[in-house]
Parts: sequence; structure tokens; C-alpha cells
Amino acid sequence: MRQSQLFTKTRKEAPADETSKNAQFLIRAGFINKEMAGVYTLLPLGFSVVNKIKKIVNEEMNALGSQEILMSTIQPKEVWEVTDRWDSEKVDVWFKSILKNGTEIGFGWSHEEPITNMLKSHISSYVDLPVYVHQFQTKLRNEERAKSGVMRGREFVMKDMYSYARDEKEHMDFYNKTIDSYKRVFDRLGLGNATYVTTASGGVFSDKFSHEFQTICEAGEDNIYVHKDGKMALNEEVFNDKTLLDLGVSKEDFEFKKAAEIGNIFTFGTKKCEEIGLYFTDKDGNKKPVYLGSYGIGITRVMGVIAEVFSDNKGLVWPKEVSPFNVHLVRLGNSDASLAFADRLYTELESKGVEVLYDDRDLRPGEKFADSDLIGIPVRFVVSDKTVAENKIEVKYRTSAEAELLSETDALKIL
RNA sequence: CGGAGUGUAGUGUAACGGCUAACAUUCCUGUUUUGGGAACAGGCGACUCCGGGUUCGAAUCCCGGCACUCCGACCA
Repeated sequence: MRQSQLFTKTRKEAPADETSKNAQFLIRAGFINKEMAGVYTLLPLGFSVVNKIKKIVNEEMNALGSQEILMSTIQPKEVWEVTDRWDSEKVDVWFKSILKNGTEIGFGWSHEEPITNMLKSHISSYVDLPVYVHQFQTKLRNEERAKSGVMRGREFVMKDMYSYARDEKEHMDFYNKTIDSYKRVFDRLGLGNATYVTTASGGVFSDKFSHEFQTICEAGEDNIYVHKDGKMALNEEVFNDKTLLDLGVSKEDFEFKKAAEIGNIFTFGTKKCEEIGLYFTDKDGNKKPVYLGSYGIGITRVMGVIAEVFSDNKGLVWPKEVSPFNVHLVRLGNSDASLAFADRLYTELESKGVEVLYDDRDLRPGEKFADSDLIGIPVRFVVSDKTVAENKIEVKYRTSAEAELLSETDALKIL
């Protein structure tokens, strides 16, 4: 896309009412727009990043055999009353409203209850199981305090997946496969090295442990302890003598870190399905409750965490897989030669299917470079009178300080 | 929800209770520029968050509200 056509603008200064790094850079670079506390619009660049993240997650979930659906945001209260989670005293993040006819409704902060209820119409026999479904949903949560930009908002995009299995073994097989799948997801997102699978308490959902995927990040809200071998990490909430004894590890081998939770998976056992009434008939004609598992990834939070983890003092630094564009083509000067060269290269790249942001604006070099660094596309091509004279392209990675002059053929190989 | 702080052009800041609310930047016009946010000239842009009060006079002081940020609590 031609940058002159991109309606968003970059800013020199961050808004005074945002102190978190992710919000400052994402706003300055024109990825998001703040509507109110904890509520952000995704602008073209930010929307593109979110779509890249979603695509990767979706591919991995499909590989697990999950089918994508999209549940409604508006939810009936009855299904939540069954599990005693409608009461705002018990769940304090509810947004609720009332229909014209007086019916009370809720806006989805989670979807276990509605989806399980819905599946009662589709699951009745052991041959119907297992069922794995996922969705990308805008969750609405009336957080008492939004904070840290897109890290903890009142409206955010989440991938939630649910597994319905016949027995504990079938359930745990999938659960464990999902852990591996999540690792692949975070590797592909570029966060693999900084992300740990941690054991945490099961929360109100389950009696046992749950697993979280925590990315080391100063802006994170969680406190975790990472084992020195890097293989194991424990959430502060379960970091006690009993847990350490159970796991056969020593307290001294752990290091304290701040982290952001970007994924969470947990087991409901059969409890939830028993409450809601999702049963199936097995081979022998016995009625049995279904095993439920829940698996989340905070899509918009991942964008925020990436912005936090990879940015430098000049701006954002996107990993290749989630960058809004593959390459930033920056044209310097307005001479016929550089104009012709850059225009032709732009067309050429587009025709090859390369996603390119073409800075065709008539601005001074310093401003263009500053914008380019701020936006953070991993590869930058510069075309100027100087490079055209040598019939070369200047190539620079966002992560490196040095640029190199390459022939067009060599430059294209990078992409 | 407890505690602290902040609300002034699009953005970032200034202004002792007292001139037409200032400066920078953005934006618009023009000239000159073109490898790291250029220079000069001219111009647009503010009910100083909202509502009361004190005062001859309020951006400034007082009261109430709202919004935003941070710390804590919460976090399915």
C-alpha cells in the first residue's frame, strides 16, 4: 500500500494520559486509537497485526482438529443462572442490559456456559464425540480498573477453544496436545523464547492446577518463578512448600520474574457439563457427563506484549510473522529516476505477492526514517538517487544498525 | 472498590487572582531545501473538562460532578 493513502498519521509525542509503552508506541505509530479507558479501536496497521496473529492461531487450532465458530456476544441469563454465575456479586465483570420487552441479557465476558448449552442440541451419543471448537470473540468485561494499554482492557479479542471428550484419557490427550500446539503458536508469533508454561491454581473452574503461558515482560501483571533449567515455571500463587515438594524441586533453583499471561488452559472435568446437562450415551447405553476443557489466547493482548517486549527507543519492532507488512519501501527524493525506480519496484513487489508499505510521500529523509523506525516493519528498502545510480537497493533490518547495498535480485531473495 | 495524582488548540507544555490565554509541534499558503523529525515568511486552530460558589476581576481559590493515569485489591 502507498503510505500517502494510509489515512492514519504518526505522532512525534505520546499522549500524556498513556504511560504504558505498548499504548504509547501503538498510538504514536497509528496502530490503535483510544476511545476511552481500556477501549481501543484497531486502525489499519493494528488490525493487520491482529489478523496476522489470528491467522497463525487459527491454523494451529485447525491442526488440532478444532472447528471455528462465532458465538453471539449477547447472552441469555438463564444459562448462567444454572451454574450460579449470573449474579454480579459472584461475577463482577458483567456488562448487562435489558431488552425492550424487559428481558435481561448479558454481554459475553466468557462463553463456556452458552457454548456448552448450545452443544446439547448436537451431542447425544458417544459417536458424536469428541468435539473441539474455537472462536475469535470480542470479550466485554467490566473491569474495575483497566490498565497498561491493550494489556488489560474492557473490550478485547480473545481466541477461546473448548474441548468435549468422552472420558478423562481422551480429554487429557487433547489437553496435552494443546500445550504443544500453544508452544508452536508462540514460537511462530516470535514470543517462544520469552514464554513459559506455568502451573497455576485452577481458579474457580477446577480443583486442580491449570496451565498458563506467561511471557516475561516488565509490564505484565503476574509474578512467576522460573526454574533455572528454563523448563518449568510456577505462578506465585502456587509457589509454596507443598507444590515444590510435590514436584520434587528446590526453592533455590527458581528466579522471580514479572510476566504477562497470554494463554491459559484448564480442565473442568465433568462438573460443568453435569450442571448444564450435557450428557451422552455410551456404547453400553449408559448416560455419562462430558469432559470439558477450556483454552484461551488473548489475541489483542499478544499484540500489546509483542509491542512491549520487542520495541526499542525508536519504536516498534515487529517479528516477521506478525508485521503488518513484509517490507517498508522508502523512497527518498523526488527525482524522475528515483520515482521511476521506486514505483516500478513497488509494482514488482506487489505482483509477487509481497506485502509492501511504500513510503511515496514527499517528505524529508529524517522524517521518513523516523516514521519507518516507529512503525517497525522488519525489513526496510531505501531507494534514492544514490542507490539508483548504482542500480542497487539499500537494505536494512529494523533490528540492525547497519544497512547494505544489494542488487534487486539479492534484495528480493530476503523476502 | 480503597489510596494518590492530573484535566488549557489535534499533540506536548506555559501563564503571580489582573492586558486579546503564551510557546513548540501538527495543519494550511508561499519561497528555498532533500540521507536521520530542515530554514524563512504568513495564516487557521481554545466556551482553559462540566456545573455551582467566592471576588470588582477566576485557567488560577472553594464545593460538587465527570474523565484520565498510577499504586493497591480483583483478575474466570
